[in-house]
Amino acid sequence: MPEGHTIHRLAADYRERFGGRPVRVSSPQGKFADSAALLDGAVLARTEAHGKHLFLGFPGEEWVHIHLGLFGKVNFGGPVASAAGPMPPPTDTVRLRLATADAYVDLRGPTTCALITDAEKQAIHDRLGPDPLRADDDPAGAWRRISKSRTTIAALLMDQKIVAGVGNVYRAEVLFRHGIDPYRAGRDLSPGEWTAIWDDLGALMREGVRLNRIDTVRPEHTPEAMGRPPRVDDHGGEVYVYRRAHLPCHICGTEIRTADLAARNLFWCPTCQQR
DNA sequence: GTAGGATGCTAAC
DNA sequence: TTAGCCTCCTACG
Repeated sequence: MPEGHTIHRLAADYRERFGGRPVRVSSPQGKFADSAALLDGAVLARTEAHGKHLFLGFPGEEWVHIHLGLFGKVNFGGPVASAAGPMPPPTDTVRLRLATADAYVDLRGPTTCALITDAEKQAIHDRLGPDPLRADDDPAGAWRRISKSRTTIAALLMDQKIVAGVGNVYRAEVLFRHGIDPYRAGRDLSPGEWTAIWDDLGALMREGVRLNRIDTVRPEHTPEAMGRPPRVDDHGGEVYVYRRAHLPCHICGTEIRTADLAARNLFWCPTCQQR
């Protein structure tokens, strides 16, 4: 479930459970074993997220750079009472385990898990766009690029160089919430539309961090409010269009459409999203 | 049991 | 534009 909100939540969870303490570091699966040995016993000094990139900071300006990609998963365990027996053995797919005497966290299937320097970390920040979840990030740079681009807004929102942290769910949902046709060119958006999208992404993603899931349906459009039977989307939260192909739009009843765009599934309501 | 898909991204053509 | 990477879960026999 890795969009930006997941990563920011992970940064907070790693910090809360392991920050400021020495941790055992291992890589049962092996691909991170050499670096794990170097870090083993070090204090997890800080954690940080930018878009879909997670950074675990250790003394000496060293960082573990993690990117979950499509499949990556993090699983927190413990606290485990020592009397109750040993910590569960990591399975052979665990790329990185941090552990204290009574708690652990396992990382599986990431695209990236690498030990990097502060300069390398800075280079990653430099190639990422502003992140709606980073309080100091300025959307002006993103608007400069969007307002000049002939590329579709659907593609631009997924480009991490332009906006960091938006994935396929938030992309589909925020365009629906603002009634914007996903195929509209970036340069055909108004400054007001962009500001509204940016602000809404911030609000939606902060809520995503808090609930640890993506919920985008306004209270007045919930099944209860619309007088329809309650419904649970199979991916957790409540959404308007994501993965709802051929189902009726919650607002107008039109069949939700789907298409391939740059190798990703796009979903939208052709009636509600025309402007 | 097996195939296929998934909230991502990059390198190579 | 495509293949490839990494893992888990569901649907389908």
